[in-house]
Amino acid sequence: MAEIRNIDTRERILDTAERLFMAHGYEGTSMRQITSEASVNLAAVNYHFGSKEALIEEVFRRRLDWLNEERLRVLDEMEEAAGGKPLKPSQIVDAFFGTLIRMAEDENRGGLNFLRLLGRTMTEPSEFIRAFLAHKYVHVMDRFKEALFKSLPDVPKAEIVWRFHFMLGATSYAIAGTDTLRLVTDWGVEAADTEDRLDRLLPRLMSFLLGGLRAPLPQFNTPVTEQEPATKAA
Amino acid sequence: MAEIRNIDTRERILDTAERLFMAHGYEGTSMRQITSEASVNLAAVNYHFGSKEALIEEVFRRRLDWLNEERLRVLDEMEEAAGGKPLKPSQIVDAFFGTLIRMAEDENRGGLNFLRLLGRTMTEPSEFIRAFLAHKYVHVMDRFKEALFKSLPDVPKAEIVWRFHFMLGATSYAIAGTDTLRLVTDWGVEAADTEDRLDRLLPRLMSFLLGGLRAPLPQFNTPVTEQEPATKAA
DNA sequence: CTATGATTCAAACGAACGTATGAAATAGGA
DNA sequence: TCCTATTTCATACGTTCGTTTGAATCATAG
Repeated sequence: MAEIRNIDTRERILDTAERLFMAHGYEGTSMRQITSEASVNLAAVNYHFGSKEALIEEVFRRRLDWLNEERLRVLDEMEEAAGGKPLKPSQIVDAFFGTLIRMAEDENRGGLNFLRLLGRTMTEPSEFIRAFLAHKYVHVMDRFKEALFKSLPDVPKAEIVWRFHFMLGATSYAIAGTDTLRLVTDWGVEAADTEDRLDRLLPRLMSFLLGGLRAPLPQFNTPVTEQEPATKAA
Repeated sequence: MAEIRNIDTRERILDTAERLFMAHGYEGTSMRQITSEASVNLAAVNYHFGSKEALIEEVFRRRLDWLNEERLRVLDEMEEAAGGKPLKPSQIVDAFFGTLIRMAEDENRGGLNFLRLLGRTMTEPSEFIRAFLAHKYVHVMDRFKEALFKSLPDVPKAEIVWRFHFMLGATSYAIAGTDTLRLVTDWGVEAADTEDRLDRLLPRLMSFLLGGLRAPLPQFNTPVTEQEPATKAA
């Protein structure tokens, strides 16, 4: 039958591509690298996926479809348990970013490697990749935005959107940067931290994100149409 | 004399390369694009800079030398004014990130475009660029790390380093992502924000960063060697 | 076994890449 | 003016890129 395919080859290509795209970027990774390290023929990528662009789209789809469904599932579950009452910001942040970080602990779902690839791609300038991700998962962002609006009714929506954006940045950067982190520190303290870094990344990140999300609102010099008092949040 | 060079050509190449590297990334921008859009001969880059790698290094050096000297100057000035007393975290954060954002308002220093390029490069997987930046500006990071250590003596150094890292991420992302921001919002509210975005980005970012930096410390499940109470900070 | 469709393979395609070359053009001091 | 060093130019080099092709191999249903 036509729908039966050699799963081994497909999966081996996807795994290798995921690893190499993380290490050298999309443009910096050649088809010959991918197929050679995956021990498949050069033409295999075009046969199974059609093109290099379609390949990286499948690399993302394979992981992100599950992740975003899981995010929505967790959020739905929380909202049902709350019975109409707005959620706490910490719950929403955990449903979105906690689910992401916890995915990295599951090696079957790509592990830390895919997480880093995702983090890097969000700031990478390959237009079609970002366009693809944007179109495909806007509805997830919208659901979480709405949840945050309800959770923080006293905070202007524009501020919430900005802070969501800041949180995305801090998280992408945190997971993308093993090497970048070395730019900041030589890890004189706590050198053994490499071992259990994932264990501690989540609580560390959550503290930071919630601190930022619930910070006092900024005061602008230029007049604004609306302004509301600082929130104390949950 | 040998040191007299055609400044017009050099500068035009640097300006064009800066813009194109931002738009399409390092690997995604070709020498032919650069030289053609800069209206110079194809061989001009290799003549003036030696190679494509040396070109992007010069693109960064041209802006970052000034930025990091300015950062250190502002920090020195603050510390001198404080007369030995530790600085407030908000001062240090402003000296580092405020100086960066304010640079974007100066079109002569690269403006928003270079800021975005910088933000993207920090998570880009081109090894040699990150290595170049890491080696060249470690001393600046070290100075600011030390200032934060003194400013927050009750917070474990490892936590400060992590939060510095988170702050870098939020900032890089914020400045890199015009397009990425659209992934988060359709800007139903405050559509006219595109105009004065830089005006308001700094206070918004500063609030978020300080909120994250001064957040209560995370609690780990696994036992740790040291643990100190949450800081309230300045 | 044979036939058929799915998959793999070696080989090649044209295009685009970064770089190198040597001649032509330009500028400034003697 | 001529001379010399700097800069620009058209052109080409060798490599590598993503993709395509058609034959060989494999798996499986009849």
